[in-house]
Amino acid sequence: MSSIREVAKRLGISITTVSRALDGYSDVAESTRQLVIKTAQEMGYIPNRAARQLRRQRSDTIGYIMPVSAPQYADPFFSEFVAGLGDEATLHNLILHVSTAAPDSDSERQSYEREVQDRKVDGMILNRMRLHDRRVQYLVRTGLPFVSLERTLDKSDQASVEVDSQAGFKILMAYLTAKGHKRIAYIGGPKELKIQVDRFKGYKKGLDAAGISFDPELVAEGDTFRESGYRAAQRLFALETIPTAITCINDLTAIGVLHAASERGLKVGRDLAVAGFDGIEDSKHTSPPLTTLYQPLYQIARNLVKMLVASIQNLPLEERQMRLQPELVIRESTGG
Amino acid sequence: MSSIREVAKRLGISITTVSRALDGYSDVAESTRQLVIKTAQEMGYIPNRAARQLRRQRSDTIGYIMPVSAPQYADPFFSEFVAGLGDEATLHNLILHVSTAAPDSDSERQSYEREVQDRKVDGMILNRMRLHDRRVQYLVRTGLPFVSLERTLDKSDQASVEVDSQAGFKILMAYLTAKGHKRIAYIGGPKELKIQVDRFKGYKKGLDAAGISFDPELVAEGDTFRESGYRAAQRLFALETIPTAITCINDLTAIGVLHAASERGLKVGRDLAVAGFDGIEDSKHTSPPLTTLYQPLYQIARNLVKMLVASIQNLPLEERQMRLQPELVIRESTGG
DNA sequence: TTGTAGGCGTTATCAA
DNA sequence: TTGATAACGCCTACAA
Repeated sequence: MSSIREVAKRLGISITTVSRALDGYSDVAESTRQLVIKTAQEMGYIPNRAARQLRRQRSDTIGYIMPVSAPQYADPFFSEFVAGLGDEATLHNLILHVSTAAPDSDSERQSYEREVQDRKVDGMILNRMRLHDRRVQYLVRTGLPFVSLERTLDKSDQASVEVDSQAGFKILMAYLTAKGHKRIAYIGGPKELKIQVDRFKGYKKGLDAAGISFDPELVAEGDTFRESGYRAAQRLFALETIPTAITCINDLTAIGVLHAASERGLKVGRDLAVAGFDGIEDSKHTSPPLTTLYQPLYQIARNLVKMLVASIQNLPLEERQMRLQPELVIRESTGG
Repeated sequence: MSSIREVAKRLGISITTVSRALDGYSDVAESTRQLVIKTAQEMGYIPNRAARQLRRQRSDTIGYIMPVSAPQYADPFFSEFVAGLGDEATLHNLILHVSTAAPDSDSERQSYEREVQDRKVDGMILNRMRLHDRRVQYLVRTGLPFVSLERTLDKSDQASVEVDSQAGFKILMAYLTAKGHKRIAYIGGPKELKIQVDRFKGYKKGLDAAGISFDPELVAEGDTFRESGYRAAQRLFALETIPTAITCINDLTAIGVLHAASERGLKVGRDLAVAGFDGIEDSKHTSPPLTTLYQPLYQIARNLVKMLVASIQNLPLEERQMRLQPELVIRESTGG
């Protein structure tokens, strides 16, 4: 409520001094600074955001556009991610601006343009990267700072976090083949999705490592949502010899598979093994609970914000490309 | 990028005229207005948010604090709700500021104070109301506009949307009793939660209507999350005579129940009926799919924002207390 | 119907 | 070490 002017008046000093004392400039007497800080606190002074933004030509806002084709599809993956972004942003006194747009659509392009226009945001956070990603190309052109979960093939040098999907999937495959599975299916996502490429590669390498030959019949393409997992599983169940295990690009897809399996009277964990990727909360309480590759999404999101803040302030980062290993969580859906 | 000044200069007229032409004032010549609008568009002029906020003393921001005890618990309910808030906010050129805080905690109180301080937001959206709600009391005191999903017992007159939980539950109970169920359990949430009170009332009235006497043994208190549904179901299964049907305060709780049932070897839909409330996406793909009372959360959220906008601008609302009926969606978890 | 000018609360430049 | 002052971009009395 109270402005810097009132704080200055109360102390009988100039607003300049108050401003500089509060911002930690070195050219203000320590005694003055202490007094200013104390008084400002007492008076409940909080700098006016708009005034500061106007003067500094910064928005103190970061943007995240959820890549979902319909808002109803805002799934648990995104809520955990957004929660992490929001909490870390608050810590840095930044506003998080969230909106949604369908992946790789014109409206997505427009959404990004709108954020960049007039510097509505100081930086952006991306995830669900595509191999060749128009968002990256656009942001690189505009010069707006951004960070991403997963990297793309585009020429860019943003800070990023990458979960080693490929290695994760290989571990999962090793686990399944060790249990004697030979007919292992894979339900993926859109081909251009970075995680699809990596996880599929991990799947194939896992087959190789176990000396199992690749069978295209056992691969299905979904869209990372429950419904597509359900449909893909139905197709797999229509094969002459159905697979003994189904691995999925993510947990939501796996949830759809569980549904299809139960409908068909297959007891998952005994007749069929099912595994996902992400380790969202849901995976703990499916019937049966889901084996999955866990990635600490909330923490990842917080890290991305930290990286973005450094990037905006042009500070060096000790780790510009952060790499994490997902953790195999074994539950009953693969026989425990 | 370009400011109002440049637009004015280009046209050789004053800033004032440009400003007023763009804001739709009546005292500007129609020909001038057209010219201004066209030029502004050509030049890609977008009013500077910070400057406008500073001048108008508004933040053009609305706030929503998710009432979750840990960010990981940000569940599908909230993501659909937030998606609706975000999309409608964008339509009104408002920023949606999202954060999280544990229900009824000191940190929640502080979060609200922080939003209100210095008018960081022009209004707030609340949901998951408690019967006596400190958030409501606080906001009423400060005079900040707000709207809520569900009303409380506090003296307040905010615009609100209310889904008739009680009527919904009665319909569900009528459906279950008609199917011959007599031992029907109820797993609720914290006692002070408005939806708990309403849904529990609906449960009891439903028993009454069917001439079934209330049995406290069949009632359990959870916390609206999967885990608590799982635990409560385990307790119910330990009874001498287990219930033939379990109704739940929400879908997440019901998902926990499904998990417990499958663990115990109960075939839901045949040995046991289970029903939830909300109709989140998940409910379509549980095993088996869940009977639930559907409420159009995305639309509700959009309506709340519309109401808040009207409230902020002091415009009258044709319907200040909007009432909706949830829709019974019958799926296999109650035998189809 | 249009223009002049003051000020919203900060920060930054420059002088003292 | 401190202070006066000029912006930042917009809106709005008030004057013309």
